[in-house]
Amino acid sequence: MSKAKKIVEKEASTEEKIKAAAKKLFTQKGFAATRTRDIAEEAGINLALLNYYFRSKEKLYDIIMLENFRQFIQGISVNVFDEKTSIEEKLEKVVIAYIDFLSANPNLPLFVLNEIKGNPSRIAAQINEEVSPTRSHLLQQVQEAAKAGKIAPIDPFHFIANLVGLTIFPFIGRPILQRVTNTTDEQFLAHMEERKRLVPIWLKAILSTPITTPAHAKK
Amino acid sequence: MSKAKKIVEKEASTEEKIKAAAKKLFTQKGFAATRTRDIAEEAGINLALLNYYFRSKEKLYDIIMLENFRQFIQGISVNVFDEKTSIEEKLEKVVIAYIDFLSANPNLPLFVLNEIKGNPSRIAAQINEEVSPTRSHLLQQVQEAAKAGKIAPIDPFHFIANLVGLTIFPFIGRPILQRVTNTTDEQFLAHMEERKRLVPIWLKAILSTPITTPAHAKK
DNA sequence: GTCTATATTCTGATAGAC
DNA sequence: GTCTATCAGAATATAGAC
Repeated sequence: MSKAKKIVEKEASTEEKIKAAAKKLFTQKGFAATRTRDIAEEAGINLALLNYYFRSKEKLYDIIMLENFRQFIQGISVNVFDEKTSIEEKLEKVVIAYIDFLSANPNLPLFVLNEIKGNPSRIAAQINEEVSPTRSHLLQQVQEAAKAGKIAPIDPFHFIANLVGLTIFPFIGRPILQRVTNTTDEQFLAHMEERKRLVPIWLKAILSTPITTPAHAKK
Repeated sequence: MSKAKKIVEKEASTEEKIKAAAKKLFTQKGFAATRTRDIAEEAGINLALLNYYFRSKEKLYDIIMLENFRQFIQGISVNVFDEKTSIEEKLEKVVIAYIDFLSANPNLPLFVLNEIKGNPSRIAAQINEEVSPTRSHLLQQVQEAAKAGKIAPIDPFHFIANLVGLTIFPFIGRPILQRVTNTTDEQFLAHMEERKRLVPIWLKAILSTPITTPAHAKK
């Protein structure tokens, strides 16, 4: 609108170029394995500029890390809680959203898992803040359906583990999966497209499978 | 037996101490983030000894890497193919073996996944060599059962993705899962024990869920 | 804001005494 | 075999010219 933004649209600013390069490399290889020189080269700028814009490698990493994390969280916690849709519809929506998001950002899950493993505390807040609302609503709905006898009762832990395991895991284990099943990149993505339809069906099958005596003692 | 082994039993040799320390740190933090000094300290020995026994950091890492990888492969491909057991029994066995193994080696999966992502070629051979036999037999059995109409036909890719996703993923995503579901370490392990029983049931439920028109075109 | 050149710190590896 | 001291190189960060 204002004069200040006149020409900004075409090419990215130096700062943005650095961030983009940093994001790519950090997300691919992690903090320790990435050299500032590589980031500078990838961004097509001089090494000194990196420290000019961001004070240090660490500061730059923190920015990328938080951005990645935020993106991941909201990517997989799409607004499935603001509508009064059924569990079935909701499952379908979530799975499709997950798979679409991960197809576009295949490196994010492993990055986040590594980071969260090395830095459990730093990220705690973010999770509780951004993921809890969604979770609680979907879980609550599942619990209620179980009480009403519509589905088999299931521990929230297992429900989430199943949902996430069936949806996200293929992307994390992609290199192994592709090799073991001898599939190309295109075939892999085609399989993921299939899973948009299949995973919700399977999850419903799981939910309607009666479990005998939940041996696990719950307080 | 011989005189040479007389006293070897009590305390680990220096070489073994270094390997143990290296294994711990490399497996936890990866190659780039681990310093040889840390390994030396963890092993309670001097830095120079590391280069005395193993020529370089890289050589040492390679040893640990291959050991980890081999352990992982054979840990998750336990002999499920040498017996004429049914699919049901086999599934139960595999899942139990996976979960027991991963409970004892919680860091291995993420390490292997990171390594395989950064180094796809180096590991290719190992996989084909050690994992294929098991895979092919179990898969073959599934395919045959599908042909005989006993279970719903399922793409091998999805079968493996489901098996591995439901079994291994909880260990990989453990930090997130525990936080999101607000569970302690003991509760987590209790859940994993439960899954030994539940996952096979769910997998069978999936296998007996008819799928309408496999949209994915198979050549 | 951007660059070249340089300072500083870190880390893997080795020399040499014991 | 084990240690101390040190080197050589890499990687981050900064000084200072333009």
